[in-house]
Amino acid sequence: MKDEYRSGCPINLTLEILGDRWSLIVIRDMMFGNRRHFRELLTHSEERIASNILADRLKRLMEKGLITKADDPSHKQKALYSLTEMAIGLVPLFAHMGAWGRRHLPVSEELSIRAELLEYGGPAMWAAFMEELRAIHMGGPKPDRSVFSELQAAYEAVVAGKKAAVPA
Amino acid sequence: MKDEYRSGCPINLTLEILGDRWSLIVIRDMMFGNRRHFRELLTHSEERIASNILADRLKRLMEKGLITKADDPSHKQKALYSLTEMAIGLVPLFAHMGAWGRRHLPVSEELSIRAELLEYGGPAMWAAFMEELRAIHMGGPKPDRSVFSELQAAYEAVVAGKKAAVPA
DNA sequence: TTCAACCGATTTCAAAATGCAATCAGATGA
DNA sequence: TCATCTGATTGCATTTTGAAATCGGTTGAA
Repeated sequence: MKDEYRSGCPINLTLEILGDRWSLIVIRDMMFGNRRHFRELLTHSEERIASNILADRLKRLMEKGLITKADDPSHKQKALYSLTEMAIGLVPLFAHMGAWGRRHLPVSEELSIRAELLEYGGPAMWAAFMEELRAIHMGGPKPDRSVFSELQAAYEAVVAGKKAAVPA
Repeated sequence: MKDEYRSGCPINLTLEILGDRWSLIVIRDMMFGNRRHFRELLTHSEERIASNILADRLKRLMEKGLITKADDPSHKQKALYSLTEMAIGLVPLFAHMGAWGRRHLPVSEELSIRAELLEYGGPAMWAAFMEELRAIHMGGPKPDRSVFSELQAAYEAVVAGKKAAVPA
């Protein structure tokens, strides 16, 4: 648990915490897939993370303050993982990563519809989504708009093979 | 040189290309430090990249289409590395990474002044910087505004211990 | 009460990535 | 001639990652 950094550059510090192949995948699934338990994160992801890597990343992300862990009252062994404000602050970053990936890499249609909506929705949509995430993960006030539902509906519409009617 | 990806998710694809501790450091130094040669990238960075890692990343980034390599006419052994449109498209991502790092991590004052300016400058400033990068790296038309100079001047002002007067 | 299924991990071991130091051959310039 | 600089490469130790099996406790249905 060394707390020495290579430099005080904001880009470098961000990379030292998030610069690997799995950390942002875990946060992505918690954020956009609403997966809150170990098993959900382990089995419901396309990329097939190994259980030891998942356990390690959850621990690291907790140490760095991006997520918290709590007992799930419904099951004595279940742990409920939640995003902190620090992780919720990554929404714009995810939006830009998605936009860049969509523009330059061989994305699939189903898995990029969310990125497309987030890109066109812009900062207003990101802010609404962040408010919603605060409600879900931090007990904040429940907002009127559910960006999560919009994204989910669009995804399911594409999977069903229909043209998704983008909500106004 | 396998071209198989874990999934078609834009976030995942972006991570598979940029998700390590060094790739974005190299691009950052080319972009914000205007370092174009192997030696410059090797020695002028705070984070002290190893020469074999640098060689490997330059090769990888070329294969993925983020940078190009050309002979430097001034020296038969010198190679000149340039950013492509793909890498220049990362400017907004760097801006958000810098903003997030500045907010949540122990950044140093000198090394975060650029991130601060980029954050307050917003999309207009990012676009101007991208135009300038196209001029420098891709032979595009030279723009009137030099964001690079603004960032560099602000950095040097902080290093000199003065309060930087943020250009209007 | 039994028991299979599920819970969040941990263990083991092989493979790959990383880090460091030394080194390389060709080009340059004094 | 020769020290210096160029973009790398090599060898080797350490660290990280990945896959599969396993762990002890919990749950809910038979």
